[in-house]
This record gives sequence, C-alpha cells and structure tokens, in this order.
Amino acid sequence: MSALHDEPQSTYPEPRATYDIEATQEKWLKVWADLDPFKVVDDGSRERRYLLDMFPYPSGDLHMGHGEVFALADVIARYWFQQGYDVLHPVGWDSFGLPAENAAIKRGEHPATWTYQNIETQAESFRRYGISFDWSTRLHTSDPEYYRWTQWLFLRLYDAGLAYRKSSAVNWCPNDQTVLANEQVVGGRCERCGADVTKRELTQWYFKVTDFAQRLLDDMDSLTGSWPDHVLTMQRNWIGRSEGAHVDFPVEGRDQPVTVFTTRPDTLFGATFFVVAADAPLAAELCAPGQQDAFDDYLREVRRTTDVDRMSEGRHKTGVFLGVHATNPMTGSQMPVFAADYVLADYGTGAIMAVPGQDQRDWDFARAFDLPIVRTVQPPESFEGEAFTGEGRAINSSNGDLDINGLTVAEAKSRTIAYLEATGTGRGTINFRLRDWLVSRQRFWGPPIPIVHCPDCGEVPVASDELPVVLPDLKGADLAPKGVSPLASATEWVKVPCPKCGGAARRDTDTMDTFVDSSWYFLRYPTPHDDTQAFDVEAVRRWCPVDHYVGGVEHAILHLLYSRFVTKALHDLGYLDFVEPFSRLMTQGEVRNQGKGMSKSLGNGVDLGEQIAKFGVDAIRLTMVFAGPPEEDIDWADLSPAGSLRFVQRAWRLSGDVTSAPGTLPDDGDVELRKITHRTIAEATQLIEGLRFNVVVARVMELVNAARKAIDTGCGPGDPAVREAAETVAIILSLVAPFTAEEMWSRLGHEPAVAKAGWPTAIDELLVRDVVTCVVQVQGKVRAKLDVSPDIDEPSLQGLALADPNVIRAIGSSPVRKVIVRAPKVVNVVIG
RNA sequence: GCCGGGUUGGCGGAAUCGGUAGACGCGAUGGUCUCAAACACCAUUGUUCGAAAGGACAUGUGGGUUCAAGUCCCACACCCGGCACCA
Repeated sequence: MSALHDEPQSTYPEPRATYDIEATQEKWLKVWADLDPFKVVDDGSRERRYLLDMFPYPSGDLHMGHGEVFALADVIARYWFQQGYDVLHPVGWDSFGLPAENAAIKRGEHPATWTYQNIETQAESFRRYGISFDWSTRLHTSDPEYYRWTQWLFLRLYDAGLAYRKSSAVNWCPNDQTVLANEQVVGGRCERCGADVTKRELTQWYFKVTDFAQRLLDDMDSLTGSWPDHVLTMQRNWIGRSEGAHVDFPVEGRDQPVTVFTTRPDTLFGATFFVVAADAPLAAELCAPGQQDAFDDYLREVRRTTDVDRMSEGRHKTGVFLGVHATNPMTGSQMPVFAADYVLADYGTGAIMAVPGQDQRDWDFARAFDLPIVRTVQPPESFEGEAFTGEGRAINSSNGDLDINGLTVAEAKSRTIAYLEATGTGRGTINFRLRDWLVSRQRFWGPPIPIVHCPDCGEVPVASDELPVVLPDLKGADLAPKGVSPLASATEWVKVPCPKCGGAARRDTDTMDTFVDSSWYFLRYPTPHDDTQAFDVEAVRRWCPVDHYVGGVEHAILHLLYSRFVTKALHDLGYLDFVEPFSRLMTQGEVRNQGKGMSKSLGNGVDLGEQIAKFGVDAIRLTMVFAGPPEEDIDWADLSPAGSLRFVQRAWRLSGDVTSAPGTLPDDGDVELRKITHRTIAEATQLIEGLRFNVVVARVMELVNAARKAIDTGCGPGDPAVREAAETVAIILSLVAPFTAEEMWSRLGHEPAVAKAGWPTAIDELLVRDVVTCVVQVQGKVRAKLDVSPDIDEPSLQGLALADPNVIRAIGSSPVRKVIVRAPKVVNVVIG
C-alpha cells in the first residue's frame, strides 16, 4: 500500500489531504495530448531555442539513467517554454546497432521486430514521464527515410575525399565478429562485449577525421566554459597533439631514407639503435634475407598476442634484429635496426630512433639486447633513475657542424630542427594520436555503404537519387556472425549493374558504424520529415547549433568528436554556417545503487517503472533533480523518493488552502511573504541559468514552508500574497513536477497548461531587505548579531557594535586597536 | 607516469564577490494522534565543556597571506574519472 492510495479515513479527526497521483497523471496526460503545448512553432514570432537530449538506444524499457537525464534536460526545456521561447525539444531513437541483431539471431526474427517493439515501449514510458517533447519530430535512424540521408552523408564525404578505403591492421572483435573503431576499444577490449581485441589486416572504409585534427583542437577554445572541462580535456587527450620533428635516416641497402617522428630531436646524438613496428609493412621490407626466418617467427608471435597482453604492465621488451643498419645523421654511427612490438605501426611513421639515455622504453630494450646507452641530457646530481626524461643541459651533443652542448632542452630542440632543415635531413612537424575513423562494420543492422564495386570501374558511388540502398530482408540465422557481412549472403541483393558502365557489379556488403547515424541527427530534427533532402539549410540556420545538449559523459569522446567532425566537414562543403554543433553541453552523472553501478550481475538494479508506480512520476523526477548537482553521480540508496512525495503533497495542499479569487492582484498582500516569493523568483532564475537545479528545488521548498506558515499562523489563507506564493510554486515546480504543478494550477482556478503560464518577474522593490543581520566579530570570532537597516552608515554601525554587551565582554580590558566596518554586513574589532 | 575533477555533520548536499559554515532534504531522537503500529504532523539534531548563561573545537593534512579563509597561495595525503609502450 503506497501513499498514492491514502484515503481520508473517518477514524482520524482531521486527516491530511493527499491527492490521487495516478488519477491526476492520467487526467493531465489526456489534456496535454489535446493541447500539444510543446509543439514547435517556427514562425519567427519568438526567439528560438534548441534543446537536445542524446537520443536513446531502444534496448528495452527506460531505466533509471534515462529517468535522470531526461528529467534534468526537461528542466531547461520547460524553463525556456516558461520564458516564452519557441523551443525545439525533439525526440527520436538511435535504433540501429548490434543488440537488435543479437536478439534477432536468438529469436529467429528480423532485428526490426525487437527494435520497434522497444521503441514503442520507450515512447509510451516517455509520454507517461511527462517529458516536454515535440512528438511530431520523432525519428528513428533505422528507418529507410532516415538512413537514406546517412548514406547521402557518406557520399558527400566520399565526394570530398573524406571517405576512403585502405588496407591495414584493424581492431577485430572475435566475439562480435566485426571490426571496431579505435574509440570502441577500451583497454584492449571490445567496448561492447569485453572480448580481447585482436588485429586483422583488412580493407575498410575510413572517414578522414585526421584532416581536422588541428581544427578539432583549436575550436575547443570557443567551447571553454560552455562544455565541462573534463570533456574538453578528454577530447584533447584523445586528439593527442605532439610537436616534434621528422628525421630521415639512411638505411643500408635502400635508396630512400626511413623517416621517423620524434618529440625529442635534441637527443638525436644519443640515438644508438633503430626500431620498426614489427607489424608495419616497413619491417618486412627492411628485413635482410639472413634474418627472414627469425623475423617471420617473431611476427607470428606478435600477431597472436592480444592488445591486452601486449600492454600488460612490466612486460619485458622483445624484438628481433633485421640484419641491417641505419646511419645516425649526426654522429655517422651505424645503428642496428630492430623489429619490435613496443613500437606502434599506426602512430607516427611506425619507426623510431631509439635514445635509451632519455627514454625508459628504449632503455629497457637496450638492456635486453645489450645495446649502447649515451646520455645527451645531464641529469641532476641526485638522479638515480635509468633513462632521464627531465629538463637539463645537453651533453655529448656535437659534431663538426653542430654543437648544442650546454643548451636547455627547448633550445636544443629548435637548434637541431633548424640544422635538420638546413641540411635537408629532417623538419619540424606536428603529429597527432588521433586516427581516421573506421566506419565499416561486418554486421547487418546498420546503413549499407552506398558503394558498388565494378570489375571495370572500381568503386562507384550509388547516385544520390538512387538512395536509399535498402537493407535486404534477412532474419534469424542469416544474421549469425561469420566474419563477413551477412549482406554478402543476400546474393540477389548484392548483384547490381554498375552505375557507371552498366556491367555486372557487386554492392559493398558492409554497413556503417552506428555512430555515423548519430553524428548528424541534430541537423535532421528541424525538418525531420523532409523527403527531398537530409536537412534544410535554412531551417538549420534558424535552429542550429544546438543551444544546449544533454547526455552521458560516456560519449565524451566518441559521439561528440564524430559530430564535431561531421559538422566541420559539412561546413566546408557549404551546408552549414557554423563549425561547432553543440553550443553548450551538460553531462549528467550516473545513477548508482549502494556505491556501484546498477547491473543485472550485481543484482542491485532499481526499476524506473516500479519506482514510478510506487511514488509517482513527479516524486521520482524531483528526487533525481534534487539529489545533487546534475554532473555528479547519484546513489539511489542515499535518496528518498518518499521524502519527495511528501514535498509534492505539501505543495499541492497549499493550492487547496488559498481562498482568494483567481486574478486577485498581489499588490496589497503580506509584504513579508511577498518578499520571500520574489527572492525565490530572482534566485531560481539565476540558479537555473547556472544549472544548479538541486538548489532551485531547495528554494521552492523554502517558499512552500513560508507559505504554509503564512496560512497557518501568519496573514491567513485569504491574503493575496498567499495566492502569489502558491502560483509561483506551481510555475517553478512545473519544471520538475509537471503533474503536481498542473493540478495546483487548476485548483488555483487557472486553465492548463501551467507549462506555458509564463515565468514570473521578480519585483526589484521586493528584493531589498529592510532589516539585515550584521555580524560583529572580535578577533575574527562572531560575538554578536545586530539587526540593522541595510543603509546604515559606518560610524553608527560601529557605535552600535561597540555598545553591545557581548562585544564589550569579549573585548574585556584589551585596548581596541582597529575596527573594520563593512556596512551593513560585518564589523570586526581588532584588539591587543 | 601524464591530464582533469574532488575531499564540508550520521547521509545527499548549500554557502561560486574573502565577510553568520552546515541552506534544503534524508536519517535519528522526543512528542501529538492511535488499543498498538504505520502514515501524517510538531519539536530537537555538527562535536564537545557547562545546570544555565556562555565557551572551546570544527570544511582531508601541514604551512602562509588577511582585520577576516570552506573560499586565495604553497606543500602533502587520499578518492574519482580520462589517457597511457603514442616515440
């Protein structure tokens, strides 16, 4: 039995009135469905605002995490509605992806069945949760009407040279039987299923994100302050810019020199050997015939090792001599060339100059293979480590032409680069950690890549007016992973005439990463049903960039980086007049339980639907919002939905106690209560702008307490100020507890919807206090409090303070040396 | 290791301009109501000394600046998150 169903019982002399939450929810849902108060207008009559929640993946019903994000985002949306903006608050589903496919295999169904059932379930839950969506915007990325335009985007990037195919060693998830983007490999494991990722040599499609590396970095300056710092930091780390030099090393038996990237060109004199990534083509190329067998054995070993093992802590260095030598351009000395797995094939040039004196990894390798170590930076006296990577003066660094001995690291770097450039053996350069975005997937439930492979014409893009390339009708076992895309088995679908020559050709059988779908969906929302174009340039100009984006921090790198890339690419192609998609970002924390993330395996899950059934939508939303600052994790075990329910009932009771008529002007109302009301309005406005929603709730609670007191023991229920307070509570509360707010609004004699009642304006005269508390300190310790007028002058305040008996006692017989007066707030007496 | 963020009552958190630390809520304790319990409502609630008046101590630790520090500066400890054989 929950509080929802408390009936007034005759045995109680005066039972507290409570309301039937379930009936109230049902009542207003019907009314709102008719009123459709959150439908976007877009007629230019009002200023526009675009609020976007990261759209959900339809993995079942909504869970606690959804409950939190959407409640938080709705505060902002509803605040904007109250302010009279024309708000775009769309809804949709990121509905392509692996779980649907895995469910379909298990059940022998089409992935669409599971997907669209879940979407319907979530849609109904959203509706009941009272989120202020404009339902007419609804889209699903798995609809052909949507993925048609995802394919269009692919083709535009292809035309611009930003989508290309290459063969390289890629991350392979043996469990999901598909390749993964770099961003989807976490700690050497598949982000989705946790399997150890291995490498495979495959020809795959990529988007050229690296072309934008510098801009992705630079444009973050404009987001500082509007995006959380840690998100910007994560992106910066991910892009990983480093400054250094390319240096060319002649290698015996080879015409072309081998170039390496180094961030420490100043240590070039200390380079005593040379290492090539074992799995880079260069290693095989350089290998001398005599070392071929040894190299082949080693490479086989490396290929077998997963990333998890490869990166494990304290693993000793391995490698194999390739039987050739490189020449150090500074010292002329011969450096043996090794293949090793501690050098990465796809970072820099896949080859390094090894400077064991200044790099611990090189030091470890040198010790393992008994190679010479030369220090080129003087460590401090006290230094006891091995490789020295700190600041110091250059040593052992001169030849006939260049002498950098005695220079600091920075000076030595620039001198060396200048020398390399002058002699044509190297140049200063910038290198990025960021790799191109691998977008091919060997799975079914995603947008087919709109390319045809023709034996004569090569890769030919599908004409834009031939889109969408619709998925063939596969289901159940047809979808089981077999290492090649399930699309390949749809033989009729694959066969297609070449768009160029008309000859027999084959469709590309891979689908796109689902992150492609979500990299542009925010552009679709202003015109979600346009069947002539992906997005309307003019509508996007009106609405975008998104004013406020809300979602989980787990997308801090992947989705946000990809969206930023796509925005910049479309900008360069002339479609967009902005370069950053999301002007402001709020990342909400995780909902946990008893200190841990909720999960089935831990058995600590809390079901959103059950909580709502028990306490009602408003109490749950309020609990989420009141729990703490939006970006902090919240722990359900620390919270009290029962307390939230108690509060909404208390607020509701207020609306029933008001006896003045609707429309009563508050002017003659009780001034003390009016002051509290208007201070609440002023503070709430500021707090919402600062995203401190939890404090807004606290302030409304205070206002409710004040109004309660006024009714019971103050000015009484008929005072106009009580009505003003109750109406203010209803409006502010409508951002968090829409059902209670609507019910209050109705009981106060108004027509729905309270959501559009209009944000109240604080009256300045009611914000000034006529009495303030002045703190009197002696030696910085509070000894007295005085009620004074806010415009009291300093001499009188000082006089009052020094006359206070507690102050006199605290001063005692000590001489007063100084009195600091900051009227009207504080007086501090310095003695002794 | 590098980068970012944090550490405030029994708990979640306020105090974002250097000026009353602990708003608001949870929990707890006492009371009202009840045969009783639950619910609800009222009161108290940082620790400590004191009968009280009043005092002392308190924002991770140690220093510093200041009339005044949770807030500013320096060092340290611990926690959380990200990146990491990235040359």
